[in-house]
Amino acid sequence: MSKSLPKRSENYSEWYNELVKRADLAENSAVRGCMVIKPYGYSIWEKMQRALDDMFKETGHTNAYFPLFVPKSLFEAEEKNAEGFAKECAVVTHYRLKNNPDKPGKLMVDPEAKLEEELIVRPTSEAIIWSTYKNWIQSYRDLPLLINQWANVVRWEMRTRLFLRTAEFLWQEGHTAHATREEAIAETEQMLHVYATFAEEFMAVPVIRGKKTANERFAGAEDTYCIEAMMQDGKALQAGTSHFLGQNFAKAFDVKFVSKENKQDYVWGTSWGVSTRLMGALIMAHSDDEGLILPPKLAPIQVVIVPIFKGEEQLNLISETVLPIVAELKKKGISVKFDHSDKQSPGFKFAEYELKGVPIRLAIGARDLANGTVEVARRDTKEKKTYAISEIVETVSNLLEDIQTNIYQRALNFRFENTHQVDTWDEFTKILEENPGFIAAHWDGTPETEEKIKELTKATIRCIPLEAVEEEGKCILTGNPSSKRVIFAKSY
RNA sequence: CGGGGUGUAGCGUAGCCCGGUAUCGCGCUUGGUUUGGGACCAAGAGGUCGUAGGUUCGAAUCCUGCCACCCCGACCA
Repeated sequence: MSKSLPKRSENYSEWYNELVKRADLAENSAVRGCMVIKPYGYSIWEKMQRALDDMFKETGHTNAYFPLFVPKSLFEAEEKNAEGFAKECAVVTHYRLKNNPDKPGKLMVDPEAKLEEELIVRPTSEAIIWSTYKNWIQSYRDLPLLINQWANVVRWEMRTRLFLRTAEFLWQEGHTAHATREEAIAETEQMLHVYATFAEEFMAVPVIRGKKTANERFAGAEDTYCIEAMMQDGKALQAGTSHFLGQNFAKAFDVKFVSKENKQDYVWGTSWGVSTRLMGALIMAHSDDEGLILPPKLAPIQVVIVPIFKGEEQLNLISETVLPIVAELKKKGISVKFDHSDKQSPGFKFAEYELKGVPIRLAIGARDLANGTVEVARRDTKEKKTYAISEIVETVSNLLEDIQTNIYQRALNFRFENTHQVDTWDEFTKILEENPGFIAAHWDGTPETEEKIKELTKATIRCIPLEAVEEEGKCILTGNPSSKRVIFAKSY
């Protein structure tokens, strides 16, 4: 195993794959397309879960859990949704194995144990959940119903990549039911903003809030909202989606309520989700050729302290100084690791914690003890400075905030520099080849044109930004009139 | 699912064309010296060469099937 990572500039996807493995985030498993999320990677995911879950609770949602399996008859009830996912469903057909008479010691599927009705392994849970909601909702008093679940889902993908696209992935899916169209739309938008806030404030990843075109819409939704982030190779990554389901699922599963006026109507639905794909976004948005760069708010270890010592005596002296610092930092809610192991050299530890994206590293040795100082290195800029021990706690806690805002700002600048307004087809294709990134351009609003552009350039419409300004323009391909710019990009 | 490629120790590899059971580096173990940017020396452990069959006195090497993974296309959060 070579010491350094592949360079981003030479092979971006190889850099990503290697980084995920070398930083101990995840690895491939014995199951095709499914990953093992390793402890370090999982603790980042747990931090994401915690922050998101708090935000969901804050906005009135509660958690519940629905089954992994969906009977085929339920799954197919909402036709568009079923059709959209049909090609990537895992299906359970049998419930028993038996000894194989031809191959001693081997098992085979027992043909006697065929299920009467096949079970679909959920690719998403609308079907099972709405079939349950039917029993839970009778009156306007039962609404709104605001539920979230943390779960795994399975989508049988042809080509998979750690975190970005795996056959099984972890996510949360919110499923809500409302009395009015307006309220459901408001919920859809609210949750989109929750996602955007999470991405920007916790992940330090700036996102564009927008709506999907008909082509890219969730199967079974009336409208799909999304947040789109730019990765360091200029490609777009859809980081979260929020769907306004209209009355589609209510009608498919016959979920009606009686209003105050004693009238029957179908309820209005939403669903929204983010997945372990966020891990991919986090990695690709900030990290460099030395390894991960984690935002302090999601870093499992925010500060690592590396003592530089010869022999136990020196270590003891250093520990006398370090342990009170550790205690004070912990009191401030900062997660600290004092790595006093003598199994690795300091240089090894430096490289290792850089690879793992620990935001701040403190180094302290005999020289520092004599001077009453500590060396502070920040991961995002690689800057090293020496501070007095007395001011270290204050310095570290300010620095964590600095790093959080700095990497956000850096990602925002990067997106700004790689977003182009384009008005001609020539420019459009030229930029896609030379300067991959986001392109804000006019589009005539038809699926045919979008499809054609995709064919010609591989770029798709990532979203119609919510904050798009009304502006007269001509479609980049057809020259037909358009009222606002949409975001084109190649995407993950 | 189409086109191309690769499977040799935990990881990365040499050997394959031209058959004689395996090379090197990292990692691992033990001992010693080290420790301000991935330490050094010495001694060790570890391999059904992806898998099943075939050719042969003999197969990592040649032939056939299968499996897995990677890259490029079609599909997708």
